[in-house]
Amino acid sequence: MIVLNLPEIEKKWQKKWADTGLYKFDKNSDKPKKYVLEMFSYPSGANLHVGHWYNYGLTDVYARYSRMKGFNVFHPMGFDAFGLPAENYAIKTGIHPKDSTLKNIETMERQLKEMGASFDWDYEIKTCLPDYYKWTQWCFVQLYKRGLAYRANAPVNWCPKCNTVLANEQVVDGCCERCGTPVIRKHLTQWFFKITDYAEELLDGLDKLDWPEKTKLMQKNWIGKSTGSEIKFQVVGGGELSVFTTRADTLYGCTYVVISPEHELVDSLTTPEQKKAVEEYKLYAAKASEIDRLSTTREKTGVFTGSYAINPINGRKIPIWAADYVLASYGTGVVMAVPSHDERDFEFATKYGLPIERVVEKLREDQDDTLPFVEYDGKLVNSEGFNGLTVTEGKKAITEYLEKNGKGNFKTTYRLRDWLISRQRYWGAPIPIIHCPKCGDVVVPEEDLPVELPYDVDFTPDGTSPLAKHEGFMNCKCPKCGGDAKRDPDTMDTFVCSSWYFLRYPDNRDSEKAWDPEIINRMLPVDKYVGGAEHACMHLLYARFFTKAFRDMGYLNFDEPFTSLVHQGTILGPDGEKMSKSRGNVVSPDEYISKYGSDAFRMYLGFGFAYIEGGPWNDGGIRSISKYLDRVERLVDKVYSGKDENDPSKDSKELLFIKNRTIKAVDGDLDTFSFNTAIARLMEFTNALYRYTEGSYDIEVAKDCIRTLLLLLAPIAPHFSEELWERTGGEYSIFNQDFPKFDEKHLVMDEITYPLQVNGKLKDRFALPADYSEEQIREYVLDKYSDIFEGMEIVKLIIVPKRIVNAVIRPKK
RNA sequence: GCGGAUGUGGCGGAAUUGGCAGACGCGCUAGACUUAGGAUCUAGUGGGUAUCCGUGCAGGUUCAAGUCCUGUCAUCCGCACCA
Repeated sequence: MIVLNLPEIEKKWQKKWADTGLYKFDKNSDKPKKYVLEMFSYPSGANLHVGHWYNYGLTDVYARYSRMKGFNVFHPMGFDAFGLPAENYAIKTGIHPKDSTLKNIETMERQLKEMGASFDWDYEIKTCLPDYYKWTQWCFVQLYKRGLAYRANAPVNWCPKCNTVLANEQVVDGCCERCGTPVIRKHLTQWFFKITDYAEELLDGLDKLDWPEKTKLMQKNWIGKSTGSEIKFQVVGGGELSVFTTRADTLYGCTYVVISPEHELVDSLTTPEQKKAVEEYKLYAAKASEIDRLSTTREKTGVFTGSYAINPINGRKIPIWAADYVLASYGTGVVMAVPSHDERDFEFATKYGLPIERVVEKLREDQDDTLPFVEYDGKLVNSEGFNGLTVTEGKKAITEYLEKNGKGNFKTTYRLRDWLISRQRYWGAPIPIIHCPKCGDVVVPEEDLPVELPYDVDFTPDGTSPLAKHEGFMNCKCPKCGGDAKRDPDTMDTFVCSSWYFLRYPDNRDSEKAWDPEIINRMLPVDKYVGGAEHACMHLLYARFFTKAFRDMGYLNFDEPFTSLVHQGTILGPDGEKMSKSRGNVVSPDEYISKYGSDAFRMYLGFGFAYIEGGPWNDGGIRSISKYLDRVERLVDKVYSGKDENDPSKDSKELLFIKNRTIKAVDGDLDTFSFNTAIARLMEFTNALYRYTEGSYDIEVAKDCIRTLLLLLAPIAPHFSEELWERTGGEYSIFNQDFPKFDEKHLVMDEITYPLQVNGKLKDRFALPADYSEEQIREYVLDKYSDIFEGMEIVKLIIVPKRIVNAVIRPKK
């Protein structure tokens, strides 16, 4: 017997699949479409790692399964090719990001093909090429025209020694990862996308999505809707401060106001006497790293600005402090401090000797209302006409009172912030904006796109955006007035590239427009999106925002980009830690693939882990998969050898039951990415076939079961199944066959084995015809187990037909 | 600190959603075949000096709990004083 050599036959079938165009997407098919998409990958230098295989190999199982289930599957692949790593690599080695990236892409394309994944490469995209980023820039232009892109001051991480902007990832313990200098925050004028305009819809839309609940919860918390009140405080000596609060009921207890030290009004509020102290404090706050500043254990700090505000409810004069426990980016950047009913305010007031005055009392005796009393179960006191109201009533009444007097209103705020997209980097899509001394910010006309990224750029970090040093790039004419102007030297966040790539795939060669609405309205939304959970709040939210914004501009007609979402787990190193070069625990698939074949490798990934959990790598099981495939091959050859004795009278009932049960289970499991149980069921089916084919048996039945087994196995081990399918005389290709259907009539059991529990403990088992009624079961049990019930009182006899029998008994008195 | 998730044999993991815990596989033990075995096949395999105990731990609900509730511990992930 010749045992097939998987690595060899894999090459053969890959070639045949390519030659026959098996995975070419048929635009004109009348089957229902299914858009199956993995989050595209970043072309890093190394070979495909185990994580890629886990993501792409197993989603390919789903794509092939869907195809056999009768869908017209669209399964494209591309590369998220801009980004920091290529630029850092270039700084270190001098190899240009474009060269290294394109080379990496080539390697990955080859490896993905060797994986045997059913991508249609005709639809490939690479975000770093002008024919793609032209349209990324076009997206920017549309958002700009729609009023969804704006420029504002925003802080960046700045290393004073390297003179460069750092990504969060480059800040380690508050210091620059390269030189160890403490990082400070520096303000730059940067571009934002107004995602907050869509906060409400982004929140509402979650309900309709077939996404993991935890992901939806994370997005919900990230958007962070909060309903409360906006209250205006007059500043003594002129001006006004607006605060947001969820506790308007405590307004009488507000004894001071706190403003974020970065707030634009801080300077004007600071009196000459306090100027030095406030300036020092601002510096202190700017130096403190995010982590330090936001740590709970860190002592609250602040400084008096010298100014006072008027509490609008009682006309009281209260001091205005600046403190970094208030964030400029949330609410209005100003807080009304009620130390008696807020933990942070209490701590701060205690430290600085500010007044603490109770305005809420407990409602019930069992409550502990020591200050700070933050419970909502309370009633108002020391609040003049509002005394006696509950917290909820008080919020409403006080805000209504303020509203009547023009001093406040109800307000909803979101934790979600606008999306800062400017990056002071080279390797990204240039922002298509021209700064004209006369006309201001001018958007590049669409016919002038793309704004090409120049190749000959000095990207050593020296305090200036790399593009800013490139005269040829920077100098241009203003599209409005024709005068000398400068380009925006920044590039876009790579999340911009990945916020619309799924729209580009179906129409990736279009040179006239970003996408053809007619095509994408037909092809989108993505029916199954697969990728890591780490993108729950950023990428997945940005992509939803883009979809909604372009829908409102009339470029597409659906509300959500990804109908159904699956997160694959993470494969960790054998040590249980995240795989990383620095830890030295990276597992390369290459060796396993050349030894066992890509089918065995992907099948092991499916079998050895719960897909959405992932877990530490362990190669103990890969051999067993290889052995399993050998076992299937031996079975096929045995049944098709013509040497076994045919016995058409053999009882096939059990085998047919298992066959149909297996079809049903595998179908359901593949649909829900439960690859491990699907494979377990296939093994059981195989074991049953081995039992059946001992001695003589009905060869036709066995052959039929084997064809079913191969069809079920095909999505999981495509090359192997195609090879054996051919060996059984099956028509090319196995992937053009229908996924097997089960027949309910073989799943009907004549007999059920019941467990008998006595007082909840298993005592025995008995078999009864499946159609026995509860009453018949009762009679049978009382009769059969009369010895157990002898001298006992049967308190209850619980009978769940087709499930279980439980007798609750106790000794007779 | 807050939030989320997870916790089941020596190991990876199942468990029809409240109904026989440990499917399937690895590993291990014994045996068969064999010149040989990292091949193949067969049997066994949660623990326990066996009417018992077992899903991190302690309670609770229920005829019945891995599953629901309360508390608690551990690990991982996310977020960062959210007013």
